[in-house]
Amino acid sequence: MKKFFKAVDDITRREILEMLKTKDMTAGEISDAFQISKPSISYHLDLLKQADLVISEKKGQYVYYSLNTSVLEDVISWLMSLKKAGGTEDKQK
Amino acid sequence: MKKFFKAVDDITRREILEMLKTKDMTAGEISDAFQISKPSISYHLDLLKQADLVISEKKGQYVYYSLNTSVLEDVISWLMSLKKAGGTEDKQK
DNA sequence: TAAATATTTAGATAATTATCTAATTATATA
DNA sequence: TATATAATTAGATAATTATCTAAATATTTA
Repeated sequence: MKKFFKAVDDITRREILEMLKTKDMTAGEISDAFQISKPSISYHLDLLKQADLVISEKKGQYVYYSLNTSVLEDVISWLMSLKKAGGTEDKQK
Repeated sequence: MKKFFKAVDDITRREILEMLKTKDMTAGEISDAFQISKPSISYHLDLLKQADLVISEKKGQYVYYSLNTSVLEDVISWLMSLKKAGGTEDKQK
């Protein structure tokens, strides 16, 4: 989960995940949605891949990225386990 | 959620959350569980507080920290929305 | 009230990260 | 086959982060 938390601790990467919710996209299409350079987007995609949050598939000269949700199970479980813990739910101040 | 993701993107802070699952603890007790200096733990506790993941309450000279799980709702919802998206669940390679 | 204990704040620093431009690799097309 | 297009890799850099020691603040106790 180490890599997951790193991957999602960045607004650009979270936005990429949001975009991939809708449809699979090429690196170029993803890049076009941001003001950031292509190499930077490539770097972000690599971190998402390392975290197993996306899958890449090369088709000709294009590389298609798609969401991989299997890793989310563990994270959700961890968060639920935190939620269930203790009786201190919803304390204020 | 920005602050949440930052807060949990650190092994020390995730371990602090784990510890607080069991019971409320003072800053000193938390600090004793790590090899890290007290000021560093204080810094981590502050980030957790900024993310609303913990609550602190001063009792005499001690400061007790406890888990606050209310923020987890939003995060879990976001992860579920990713999970439900697309039909690309569990792709390999 | 002076000393001890608990915690945080301040200031400095090494490591990590997100970004850029330039160069490289791979594929498609004229 | 030469050129254009898509994407990544390499190398550099500014910003951010986690850590430290020293100092400050707050509280308790002798």
